Amino acid sequence: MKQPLLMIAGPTASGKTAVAVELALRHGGEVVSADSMQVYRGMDIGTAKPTKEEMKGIPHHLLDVAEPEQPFSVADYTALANKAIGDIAARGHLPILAGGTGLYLRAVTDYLDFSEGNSDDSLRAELQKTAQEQGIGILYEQLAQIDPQSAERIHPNDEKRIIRALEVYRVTGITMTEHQKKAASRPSPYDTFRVGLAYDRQKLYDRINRRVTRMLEMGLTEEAIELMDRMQGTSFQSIGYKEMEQYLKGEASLQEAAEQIRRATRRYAKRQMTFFRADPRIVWIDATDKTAPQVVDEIDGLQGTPWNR
RNA sequence: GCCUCUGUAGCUCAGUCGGUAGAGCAAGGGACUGAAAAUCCCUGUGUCGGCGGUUCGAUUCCACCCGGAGGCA
Repeated sequence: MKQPLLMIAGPTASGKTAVAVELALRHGGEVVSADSMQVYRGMDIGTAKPTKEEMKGIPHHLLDVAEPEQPFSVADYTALANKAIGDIAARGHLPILAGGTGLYLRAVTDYLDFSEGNSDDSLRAELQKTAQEQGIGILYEQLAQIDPQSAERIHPNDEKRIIRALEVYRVTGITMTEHQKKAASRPSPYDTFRVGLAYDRQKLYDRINRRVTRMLEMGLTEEAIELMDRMQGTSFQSIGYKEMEQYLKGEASLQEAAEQIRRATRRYAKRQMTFFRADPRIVWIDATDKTAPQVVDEIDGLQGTPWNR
């Protein structure tokens, strides 16, 4: 008997938070956040992290589990998320995995294996240096030698993936391709029902634009000032803070910074949609202009959900 | 009122000595297994202001009209 798991995916600002809470209220669930930036403590306004009021008493896991100066990766995430899901199940509650970080959602629901600890930061830095000094081409050729399948899959300009593939091989002696093959054969303990929140593109963009304005009103600038010196690596990738830094350094006006944030967020939403669209297992619900209870009514009516099968 | 410049992609603009057009930005599509709010790849979307004229053929030349900018009054 596999563990039932409900997944809620969708682009930023599509209403995932409220829908997840509403589902949890109706079905005795707890929320497991799948958001690569909301894991950081203190990054609240800029990541649109759910507030206490929005949570309505529903426990939320995987929020505030790292400090802004710490690196954090899918590997860290899956370990914590799988643990949280187990705990929720042990309490007899329904785990609801909700968020916008596609890789995190996939890593958990497909039970990808990151347990072996095959990363090496200094090796990665060394490869980066090589790429910078001699060009990425030389690394791509290396990859083509040791793991032609990965080389074919990865674009010759995609430095990050080329380096990672080389790193995996150098650390473990096993190619990325073999790793993935092995991971794919690992059975998932979850019986996942995947819901995607669709949203009219233009209206979603309007919501994003307005949300950024609200973030500014709520004190994004102050939050950025407070965290600026602490954010590095992973956390500084977050949209909202790097643009604010431009403003704080006097390199951009506040209006320009705000527009940069809006644009970056819109593009991010677009990439999220592309990522989720590619998964045929996702059942889509149009959330445009709907309240959370309305959306959940529709989800409740679906066949195959943990409470309806 | 007169003179000059100007109107081309969502924006800023280039261009065609007459053969229906292209850059940057914006946008759209796609990939994605340890940085994923990251990273990478692909794509020009257009009554060339309007209506006539000349021409085999007009976005290009001519006339007029409409809209902008500047100058003289």
